[in-house]
Amino acid sequence: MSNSAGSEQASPGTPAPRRGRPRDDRLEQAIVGATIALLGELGYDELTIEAVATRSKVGRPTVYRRWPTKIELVVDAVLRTAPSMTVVRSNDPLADFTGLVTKLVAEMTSSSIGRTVLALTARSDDDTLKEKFAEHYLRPRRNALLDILDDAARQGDLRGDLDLEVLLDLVLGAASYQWFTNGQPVDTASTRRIVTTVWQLARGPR
Amino acid sequence: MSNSAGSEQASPGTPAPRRGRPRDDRLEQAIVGATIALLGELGYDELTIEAVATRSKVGRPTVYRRWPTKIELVVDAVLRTAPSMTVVRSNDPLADFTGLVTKLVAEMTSSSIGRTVLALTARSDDDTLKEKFAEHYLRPRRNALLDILDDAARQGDLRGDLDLEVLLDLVLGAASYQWFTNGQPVDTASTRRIVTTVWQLARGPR
Amino acid sequence: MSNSAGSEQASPGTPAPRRGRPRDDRLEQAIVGATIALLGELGYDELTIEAVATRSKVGRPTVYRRWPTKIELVVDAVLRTAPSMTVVRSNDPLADFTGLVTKLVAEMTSSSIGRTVLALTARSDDDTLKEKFAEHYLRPRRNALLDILDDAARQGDLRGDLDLEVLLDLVLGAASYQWFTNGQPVDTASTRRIVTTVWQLARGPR
Amino acid sequence: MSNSAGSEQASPGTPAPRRGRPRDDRLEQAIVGATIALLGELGYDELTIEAVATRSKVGRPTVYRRWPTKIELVVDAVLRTAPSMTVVRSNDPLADFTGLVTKLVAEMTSSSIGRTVLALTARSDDDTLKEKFAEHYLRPRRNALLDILDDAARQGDLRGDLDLEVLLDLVLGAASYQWFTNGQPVDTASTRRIVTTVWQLARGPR
DNA sequence: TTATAAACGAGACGGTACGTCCTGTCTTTTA
DNA sequence: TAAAAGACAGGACGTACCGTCTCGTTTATAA
Repeated sequence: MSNSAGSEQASPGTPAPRRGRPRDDRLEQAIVGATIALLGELGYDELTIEAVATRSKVGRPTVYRRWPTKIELVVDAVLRTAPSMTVVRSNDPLADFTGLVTKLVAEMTSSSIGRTVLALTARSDDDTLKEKFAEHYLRPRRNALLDILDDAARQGDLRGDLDLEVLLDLVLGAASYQWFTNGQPVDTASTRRIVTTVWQLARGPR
Repeated sequence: MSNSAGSEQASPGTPAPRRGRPRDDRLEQAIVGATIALLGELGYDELTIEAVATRSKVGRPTVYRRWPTKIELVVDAVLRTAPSMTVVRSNDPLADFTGLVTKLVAEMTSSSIGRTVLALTARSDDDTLKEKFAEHYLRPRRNALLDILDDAARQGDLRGDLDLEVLLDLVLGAASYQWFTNGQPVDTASTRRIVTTVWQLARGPR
Repeated sequence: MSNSAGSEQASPGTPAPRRGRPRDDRLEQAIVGATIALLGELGYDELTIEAVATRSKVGRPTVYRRWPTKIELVVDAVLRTAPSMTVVRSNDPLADFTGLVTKLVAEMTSSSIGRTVLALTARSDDDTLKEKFAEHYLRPRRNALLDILDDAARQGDLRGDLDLEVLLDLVLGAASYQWFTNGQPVDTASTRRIVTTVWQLARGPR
Repeated sequence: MSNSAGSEQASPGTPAPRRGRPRDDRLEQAIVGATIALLGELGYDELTIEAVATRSKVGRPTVYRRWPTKIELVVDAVLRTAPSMTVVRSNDPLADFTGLVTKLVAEMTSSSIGRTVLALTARSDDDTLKEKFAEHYLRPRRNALLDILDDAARQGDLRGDLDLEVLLDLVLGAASYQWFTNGQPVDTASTRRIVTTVWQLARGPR
């Protein structure tokens, strides 16, 4: 799902005939763990690579060997730590949608994940990094939600004339906009209110 | 509109009989100008007060004397530089709304303003600063948009049972979500797509 | 006797109308003191600027602000610390000469001074630094010794046909040669043996 | 002539019944060659073992396996590279002496050898290393010169009351002192002047 | 022949120091 | 009394080597 090092590539079939002393995977984990912990304690701005190295009991060059910049380290750490997405489907699209949105919005606005997205957005350069994050985090979640909306439309729970992509943006946007605007994690009640409002507007003939 | 310094007060009537050498207003302008320029060139993270002082040909303490922190300097600079909001109204609320939203979204997601909002949001502390920004930037714009929606509702262009605040959140949220999801300024077409969809959902009987 | 900083010049008459906060002379002394102490404890090779800064309770940039390189710091420290040269003359040139040579050779081969000379010599570049050391340390001492030899020659204690410069080279050279050949400080006995031999060769008619 | 490695012992009779892959002698040569080359290019201080390994296309541990420290590597390299000493004798001791001194002084003050002597002297510890260098380099040369002086004294070319050791120190010392003082290799003319002066002073009755 | 054992390249590792940059505060002289 | 200039302690930056340590591989002798 994520090959660690910046420049290396997976080449899945090959059993990696690398030369030299192999990197110690436990260090990787320790660094990522320390990064996540410090992100939570200090936030992105205050996080320093020095502190990460100290916390994970690793030499500073050992961090730089794997991640050349702070943002790459943080993105990687967040991606590895993000809870895996498990979608449970019933035959009630509204319930499914509400449940998944609630979970994802909470995840996004409470943990370090949201902070990381902001830090990423704030960077003008680094489009590849943004793409990496989108590919491994945003898109899979978005697609899962779109699938649900798609089913709902097919079942007639939603009007047929809607741009579902935009509809999804409305929901996710409203939630993140609240977070964004008042700085607090968006709780279940707020999310539910948003979803309900949108669903009510977009309700189909059935 | 904004009395810059931390401890100073305006005392508008008094012609300021203060002792000692008076502050040079041109320095203030130079600093603000340099800040805006460097924000554009480097982004918030890479911006340093040192660079601002150098660029504006001012000693570093002269900057600190007026703005104690980077974020306060940046917020102030952005507020002073933000284009003033001119609302032109016709008797077609949809057109008015679309036009103003498009303008504001573009302004927000392309210039240094957006960067500053992100930097502000990324900070957990500093609520007073967020409030300052909200008061001087966000709320006026939001209110202008709400006025338009209000008129539309009164004219019957919108369903009568809507929470207009939430409706506005949907639009602005979707736009900002697109922005910080793919990292690009939100163009006119995207904005129009969002507004159209919402309008379609909220369309009144007329 | 020596104005510290690399690029500054004394301009003795002017009372230095420099702007900005002046450098704190006590820091200069502390740094020099720490340098001398560490030179004695560790030797030139093991000496680090970091340790100097720590020992003298000063930030590292404060050291670099004054001395851009280790060798310049060390040379300056040694020059400031070198015992001032006090020449006592009697009317027995041989005794005077022996006494002064013994003192200087001991000083040179036992303390940190010698180490510094070696470090300097070992550098192929930095001729200006060598010249600085020669001007402020070597030449004054050499001239004092030449004065004594000159008197001796005038009094007839030395043969009249001698190149006194070469004669002095012989003495100083032999001493330093012993020093860096067997690595030990040259003791009084050895120095006396050298001086005696040379004097015996160069003895005048009287 | 020199068993390189730190912990190994010669045990000359035994043909080394070691198991495992034997060390590759060509690597030793490559390392020594790279060391000498880099000594010339960079000087002792700037020389790094890393650079030696890279230049000689060898892994760093391969260097450390043979020489535990930089100074030992350098001393060994210099000793192996020093031109072998060939003494040609005539029945003119002055000419023989002048010739040999000139050769040795040039060798000492122009190549990396002098630098190494200085680096060695600069170290307070490592007496065994100093002794090793003295035994394999300095003493043989010194003895050869002493032999010549001895013959000269016996033939009456030198005064009989002289301490020949000191006399030799005078010559070698004066030469190295010049090198030491102005940082340039001592050329033939300078050496000749020194020898001539000393010889003139020490000339015997014949 | 087949172990066994050391040498070898490559490179990871914890560390230390480098020299630079920036922070936010302070101390001067100048206006 | 503020401005300007710049010193200051402190701390993080990203890099270079240090000397040690695993690896996988090669190359010799010993069983």
